[in-house]
Amino acid sequence: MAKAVKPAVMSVAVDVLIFTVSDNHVEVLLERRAEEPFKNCLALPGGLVKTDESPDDAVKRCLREEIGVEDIYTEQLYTWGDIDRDPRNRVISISYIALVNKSRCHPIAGERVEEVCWKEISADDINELTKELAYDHGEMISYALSRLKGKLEYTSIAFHMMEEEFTLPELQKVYEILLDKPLYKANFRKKIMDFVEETGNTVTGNPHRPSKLYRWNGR
Amino acid sequence: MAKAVKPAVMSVAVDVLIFTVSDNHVEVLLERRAEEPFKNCLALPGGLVKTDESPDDAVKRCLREEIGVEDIYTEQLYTWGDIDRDPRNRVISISYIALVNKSRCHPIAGERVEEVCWKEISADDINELTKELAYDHGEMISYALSRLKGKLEYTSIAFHMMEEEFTLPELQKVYEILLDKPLYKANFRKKIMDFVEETGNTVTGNPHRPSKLYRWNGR
DNA sequence: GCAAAAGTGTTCTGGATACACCCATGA
DNA sequence: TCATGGGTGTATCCAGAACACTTTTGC
Repeated sequence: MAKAVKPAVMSVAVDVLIFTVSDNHVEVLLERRAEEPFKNCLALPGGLVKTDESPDDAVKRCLREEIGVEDIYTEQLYTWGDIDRDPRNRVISISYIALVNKSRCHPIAGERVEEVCWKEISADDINELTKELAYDHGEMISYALSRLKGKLEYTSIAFHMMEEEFTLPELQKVYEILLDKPLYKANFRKKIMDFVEETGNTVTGNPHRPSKLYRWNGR
Repeated sequence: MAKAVKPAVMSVAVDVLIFTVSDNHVEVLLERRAEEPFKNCLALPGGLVKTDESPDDAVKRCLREEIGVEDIYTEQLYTWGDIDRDPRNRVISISYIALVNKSRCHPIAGERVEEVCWKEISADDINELTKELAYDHGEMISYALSRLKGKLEYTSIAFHMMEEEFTLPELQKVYEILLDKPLYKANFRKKIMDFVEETGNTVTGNPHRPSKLYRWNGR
C-alpha cells in the first residue's frame, strides 16, 4: 500500500538577528539585498546552507562574506518552514540570534549586499518596519526580541552587548532599554554583582563621582 | 568576483521526542525501524518533510502514519544539522518535544515501523540507551530532557502529561519524577492552585481520605 | 558650595522553604 | 481504633521592591 516516499528536497537557509543597544533604543542589523529575490529590499544577514557545512558554520560564513563580521556570540533560535515563506523556492530557515556591542562590531557591505544599516526597533514602529522587510523577517524580529527579553532575566547574555570594560550604570541602561522599563539602582547592583568583577579602572572627567569599571566574570 | 552561488539542496526531517511519566520513571517513545538506513535500530518517530507541507504538518503526518497518534501537544525544540549526522545523505533535522499521558496515547506500529515501545530513561542508563539509537537521537533525548526540566518550572507543560482529571498527589508525583527530587506537599499545592480547578469529583476506595479531582484551568 | 550622578544601607513584603498538624477513609 | 495518605496552617528565611542616604567629582 504505502508507496515509496520520494525524498523531500529543499533548500535550508540561516538568518541572523544581530541585536545591539545604542543610546536609547534597540537596533537590529539589516542589509539591503543586491540580488533577487527581494532585490533592494531590507533583509536579515544570512543565506543558504551549503551541503558541506553545518548551519552554525553557515552562519559564520554568511556574516563574514556579507557584512565582514567575525567572532560574535550567536545562538540558535527557531526554525521557520511555512511552505510559502519564500516566493520562489521551498526554503526552510534556521534563525539565529546574535548580540554585539556596537562599537566593537563594524559591519561593511560585502558579497550580495548593497549596504548594511542598523535599524532602530521600538514597540511602536516594529509593525512599520515589518512591511519593508523581505520574507518573514519582520516576524522573526518580533519573536527574537521577545525571547531576548525573557533570556535577559535568567542568563548572562546581556554581557555580549557590552564593551570589554563597562560601568554598572552603563550595564543597567542596557537592561532598561531591552526590558523597556526602569530598574532600581541598588537592587540591580546587588543582583548583578555575582556576575562581574572590578577591573580596577574608573571613568573620570564627569561632574560627579567616578564610576568603577567592571568586566564580566564569565558566569 | 563572487561566482554564482549554487543552491544547497538537502533533505529536511523532523524527529519527535514523545515523553511520558509512568510509575516511577520518565519514558520516551521509540520505534524500531523497518527500513534502511538503521533498519531494525531504535529511533525516534519522524521523517522527511515533504515539499508541500510545513515542518509542523510533517510532525502531525509522521505521528499519524508511523505510530497512529494524533492530537498531542508538540513544540519545536532545536534543529540539528551536523554534516555527518546521517550516514548516507545530508539531512537536517528539526526536533520536536511532545508530552502525553500514557493512558491516553496508544501508539501502534504503522508505516515504515517494525514495532513501537516506551523506553525508560533514567540518569544512569541514558548513556547505554544512546548507543542503541540511530543517528544522533541519543543526544536529542538528553537535550530535550534538560529543556523539559527547565520549562517545568515556569510553564504549564506538565498538564499535557496528565489525564483529563487528576489528583494533586498524582500531579506532584509527575513533577517529582521529572525533576528527580522530592517536593514539599503543602508548598507544591499552594503554587499549583493557580493553574487548576476542582472538578467536584473525588477518588475513593483507598484506606485514607478521598482525594479531590482537578483539571487544568488552561493558564 | 552646589549640582549631578555614583554608590551603599535599611526597611518592607511576597514567595519559597520547612515543619507540624488535622482529616477522612478502609479494614 | 489504627494505619495511611490526603489536605491545611504557620513560622522562618530570603530575594526582590522600594526608599533614603552618603560619596565624589567638575565647575
